[in-house]
Amino acid sequence: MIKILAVAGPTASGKSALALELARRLNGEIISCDSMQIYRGMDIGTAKPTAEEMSEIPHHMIDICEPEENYTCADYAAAAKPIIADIADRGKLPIFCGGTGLYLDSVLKVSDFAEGGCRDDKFRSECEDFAKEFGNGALHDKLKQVDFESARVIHQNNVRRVIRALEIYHTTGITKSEWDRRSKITNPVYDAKIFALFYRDRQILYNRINQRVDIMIEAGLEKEVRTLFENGKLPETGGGAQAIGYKEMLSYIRASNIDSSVSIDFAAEEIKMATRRYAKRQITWFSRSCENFPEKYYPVYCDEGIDIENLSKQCTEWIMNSDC
RNA sequence: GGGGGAAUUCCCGAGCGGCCAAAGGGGGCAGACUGUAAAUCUGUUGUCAGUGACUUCGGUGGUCCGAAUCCACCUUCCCCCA
Repeated sequence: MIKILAVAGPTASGKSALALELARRLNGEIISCDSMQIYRGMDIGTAKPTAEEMSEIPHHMIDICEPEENYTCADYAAAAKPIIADIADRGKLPIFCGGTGLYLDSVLKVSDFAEGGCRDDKFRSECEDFAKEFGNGALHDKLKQVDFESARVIHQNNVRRVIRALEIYHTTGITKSEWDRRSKITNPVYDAKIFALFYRDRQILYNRINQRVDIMIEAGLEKEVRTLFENGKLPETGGGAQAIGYKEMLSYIRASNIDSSVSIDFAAEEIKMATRRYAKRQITWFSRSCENFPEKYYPVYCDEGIDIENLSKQCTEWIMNSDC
């Protein structure tokens, strides 16, 4: 089995630095596992690694598409798997680094997205119209009829998910719940070890987030967003437009074009707030992973100090201890 | 100096005699998550004990069976006239 290491955790927890150091010590290459670093031109706000860092250690899955593209977790998994194989073939250790839990799981826990039902925009907008006209409950009832199991799990107000479940059935004739069962990996291809970064004191993480946002703004986030916007690279919805820091900055730019008295400080606060909330969602996600898969996930509490020596020793032993 | 208006739970903001621990929104906290995921959605948010009890609506004192809601005075803020 191919061994892969991963460094996960909330934004601003220090994943990149840890992954980089582990890559140096363990002869690894980094595969970014971040839903926004894939977009070209979105550098400051997504906290991409520096050019120096990337030239020292190869990084993958960064700058692979344009912000107006709708990249999905299926695309991600499809692209990342060959990269894993390639790195391993060259005798190096693939190290995932990033906070997009769904993307990581897509690689680790899902066997096959390919036939899971492609998107059908026409069908989606029909569903949207239906929900608008007859209510979320009515659309949800439709799902109940074809896929009771999914309907039970998906809240009726989560229209996007209700539609996706309907879409899967519509395009494949197989229910989402059935599809989930089939695509769940039963015999894993990878031997994964994941370090999940946490902070015992939430406030410390939040302070790091706040500081980082200030740094991004000093580094020229406004200009970056402005440039993307003026070049028509920031769509109204989807793709890179969903990124925290970009949507807030964009509405600041729009507002300041009309009223020059609006302050960028307000935008900064909005970005900090959105980032904190995002971090909380990530914490929830990775905490659950740690609970459910204690044999794979190893929580690392950063505010207690990270013992790099120890972590890399642990990894070396794990790599040596080949079980195939 | 004179006239008018406002003070509500972390914030904004409804409420204008009982159905009010007090709508709604924001924020906070917790959770869900397999093709938009930095997205989307859910729950919860005075205190204490698992029916319920207790303390809240600027302050004090009244009216009333009963007040955040009415009256008086006080404090602060806003507006108008001087």
